[in-house]
Amino acid sequence: MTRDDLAGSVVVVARDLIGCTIRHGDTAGTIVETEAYHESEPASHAYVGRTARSVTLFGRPGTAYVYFSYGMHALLNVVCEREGVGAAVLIRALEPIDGIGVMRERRGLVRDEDLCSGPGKLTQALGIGLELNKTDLFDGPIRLGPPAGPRPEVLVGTRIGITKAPELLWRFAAAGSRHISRPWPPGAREALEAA
DNA sequence: CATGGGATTGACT
DNA sequence: GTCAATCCCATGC
Repeated sequence: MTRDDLAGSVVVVARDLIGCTIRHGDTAGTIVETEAYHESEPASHAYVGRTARSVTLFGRPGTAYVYFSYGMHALLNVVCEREGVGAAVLIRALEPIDGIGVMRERRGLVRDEDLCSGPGKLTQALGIGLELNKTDLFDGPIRLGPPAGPRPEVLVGTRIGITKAPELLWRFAAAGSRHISRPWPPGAREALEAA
């Protein structure tokens, strides 16, 4: 997963990020769930154009967009598409790889499948806060890495927790993972490619 | 300057 | 299943 890869279509990138890794300090995990957001649809923060918050989304692909949600959670996104286009992939869940002990301390939990099974949970587990907004994912404190093993089969479904453009099939997850944020809804389609 | 919504989570019925 | 916590940010007056 190179910076050039991230410059492509945000929906394709969201699917291709499944299986890649995120590392911060001694903690790391495999991406098992993502969602795509693009300036052309109203659920995206970039839909309203460039504002103090959304300006990050229009920046260089491979930049981290970290924003504050519901007064208590930092959510991590990977900025995608070419510079000037507002688009990003929300990282919704990880399967823990390294630093599980630290994650348990930060989360106050024991079960591995609860440590990073949500966009707010994984930032807490990895110690990712708003101060990391606009940092570079190839040359910064948070590192995006290539898949460690073979690509998993990828499921496709509709995005979670939004009220606008709910029909888009822009949510992706590793098939069979026990570390995703919410059970896959009945009737969701299954992606054919694993590549 | 005041207001209201939100890409969530955890606790509770 | 429902709901409150909590605060940044976008919008409107």
